[in-house]
Amino acid sequence: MTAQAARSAHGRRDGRGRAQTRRPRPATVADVARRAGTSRATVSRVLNRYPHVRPEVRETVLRAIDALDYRPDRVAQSLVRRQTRTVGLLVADITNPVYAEAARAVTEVLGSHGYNVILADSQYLPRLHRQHVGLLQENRVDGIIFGSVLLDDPDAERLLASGYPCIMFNRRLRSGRGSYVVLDNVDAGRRVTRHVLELGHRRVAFIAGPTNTSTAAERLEGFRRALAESGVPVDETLIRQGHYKADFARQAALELLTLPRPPTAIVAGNDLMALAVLQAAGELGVRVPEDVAVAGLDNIPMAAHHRIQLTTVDNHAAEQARIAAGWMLEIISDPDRYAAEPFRQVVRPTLIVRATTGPPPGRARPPGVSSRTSTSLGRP
Amino acid sequence: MTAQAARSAHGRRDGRGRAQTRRPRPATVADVARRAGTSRATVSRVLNRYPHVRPEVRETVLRAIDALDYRPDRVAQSLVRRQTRTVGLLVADITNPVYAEAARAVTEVLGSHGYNVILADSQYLPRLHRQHVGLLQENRVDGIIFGSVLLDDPDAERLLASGYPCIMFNRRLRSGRGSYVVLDNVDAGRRVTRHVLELGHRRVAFIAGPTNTSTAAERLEGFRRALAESGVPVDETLIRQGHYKADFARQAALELLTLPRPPTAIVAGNDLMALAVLQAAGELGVRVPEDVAVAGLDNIPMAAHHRIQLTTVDNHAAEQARIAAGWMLEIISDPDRYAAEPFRQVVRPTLIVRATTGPPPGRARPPGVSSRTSTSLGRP
DNA sequence: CTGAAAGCGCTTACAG
DNA sequence: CTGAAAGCGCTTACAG
Repeated sequence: MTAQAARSAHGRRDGRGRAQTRRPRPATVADVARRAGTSRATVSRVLNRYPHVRPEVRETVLRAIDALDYRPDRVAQSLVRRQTRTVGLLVADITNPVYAEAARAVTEVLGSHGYNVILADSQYLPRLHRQHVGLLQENRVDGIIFGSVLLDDPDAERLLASGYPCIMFNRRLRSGRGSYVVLDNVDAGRRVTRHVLELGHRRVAFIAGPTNTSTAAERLEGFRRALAESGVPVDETLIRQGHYKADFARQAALELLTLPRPPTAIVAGNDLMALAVLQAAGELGVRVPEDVAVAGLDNIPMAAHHRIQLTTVDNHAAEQARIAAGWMLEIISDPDRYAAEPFRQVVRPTLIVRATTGPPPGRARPPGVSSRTSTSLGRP
Repeated sequence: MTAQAARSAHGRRDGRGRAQTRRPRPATVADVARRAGTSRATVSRVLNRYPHVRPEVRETVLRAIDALDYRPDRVAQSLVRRQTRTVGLLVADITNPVYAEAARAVTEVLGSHGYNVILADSQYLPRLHRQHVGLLQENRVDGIIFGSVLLDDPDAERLLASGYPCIMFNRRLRSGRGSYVVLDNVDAGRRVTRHVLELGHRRVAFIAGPTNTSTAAERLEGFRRALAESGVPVDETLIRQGHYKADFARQAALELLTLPRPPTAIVAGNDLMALAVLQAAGELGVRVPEDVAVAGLDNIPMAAHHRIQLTTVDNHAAEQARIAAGWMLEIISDPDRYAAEPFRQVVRPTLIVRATTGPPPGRARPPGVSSRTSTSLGRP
């Protein structure tokens, strides 16, 4: 009778008198309390493992929960507890393996603690970025993990200033504010460039990401420093700054490789761009590394593939993301400690020399360096 | 004075008397109403663009909203409206470009309509899959988009039976129930296999994904049908069924290629596996396509790379995801129509012949087929 | 056109 | 150990 009443209370007909198939209303604490012959407060207590509940009562409630297939409404819980157990994850491009790996790590860490993660992909568009931050805030997420913070980012700065739990990974703010775990991108750019210089290259090009990101700015800075340290003058015509996009990198590489005096080495701002440089070289019939050396930055899984064997620098993206997620959990559980001092970590880059870099044309291969070329399919 | 009172009402000290830095409580409708000298109901009305609000009042409220930087609490709205404007997206592996592309498409479509998407990555683990479905349900998401439904999936079946808005893409249920947009996977497996048979191959291996997915089962079925149609007997030792994992595929390929009578062609259950087959061939010094032809299924972006040039079948993943997201929006706005008849669409696969497939060793290349090999870096 | 009141599904002091 | 009551931040009939 009770169940029937509940059902009919929710059955309706629309304007045209068509019967509506309402899906069953999920059970509430009230339903459970009624069935267990107790109060909603007590149901809530057993639900939340309060210490002092009489064993018999607990059992009855548990049985009722089971019978009704009751699942607490997290929306209602969020409202009263003032926490949603949801975290926002902001990325610039989920189709970039760097962010996909990071998303995997973040969802894994947070998921194992019962947290949801809302994925927001800004597609490198500041407009979307801003919109997503606003939406996440309205949703009262417990915190936001920025994988794609801009160098100058009013939204991130505002949140930070208001004490909203924020963690950045991969990129950071120009102001240096907030908690972040990032690669030492200057060092990363420096090391990969130095590697190429040590092979004997002197005309080295750099295809950089967008100016409004710390990664692009710092990696380019590392490139400049490496040249300066080796006393190699910077040829500005060999520096192309644009977007973290394959299209842009391919076009830039096509231009660089058809220059009257083309570079003998090209360093790309990230691996996706380096792959596009490889593509451009392939299209032009330019051999790698015989005619041009190519290096990337990130070490996405594909870089290790036998057909690619890209020289690059590992950014330890998954580790960064795991750290960021762990910090977020800490901050959420104790916001005060966090307010006092931000979390900061700079990850050391790891240079990974593979087959896309070698000495420049007409220069002896340094002793000890394998002569394996990228086009060889033979066993190393 | 009001602001001060509000602030002090929230200032606290913890047990040890340490001053706590509480972040400012966000403004509520009550705050706005007070400042605008009206009621919460009226504030709500201008917020939700109700028709009948006096222009002067509307203006005052708008100014108050602006002054207080008021943003409606979506949690509270969700509770009363009984919809969260959040959708769950279930994937098996966000690091697989197929799912990354799909996630991009889903977040784009839903985001542009003000919806959030909670990303849940099951990592091919039924345990996580089940856990995520439960969590999404507790969060009262307006619907769930399954990219990773299992062939036999009690959770999906339960949701479907209860009328919960669900859309599947990529994979579907064995029972055939529910709304889905999927590739014609049988045809996809059939076409890529037929392509290889037409090149003259007779010893063709298939490395399949897990048995509990419709994609793996159907693609393998397509493989069998193609062989049957060509009168080629199936050699079960050339069929390896396991996981959609590079490791598994690489190991299987290593075994297949070192068989006394190795296959002359290997079809992989997806592109990630095909890439691993290429890797294995490279490691063994087996040339592709001269010694063995390799083909995949999916057409991930990397398959088109100059260094890869993988023959494959396009699964139109982004399009599938866009369709799924669009349907979800429709269902949410009119659940009744949906209850009547599910949405269904089967996408035609597109065979994409690139450079990893060619005639078997010792057989003349059919006329008209380019002699370009995968190792050539020259212009096509 | 507008406000007072009830209610969404929970949790949490407050009494007892 | 347990229940009645208040309240989280909204929206929505219901009156006026």
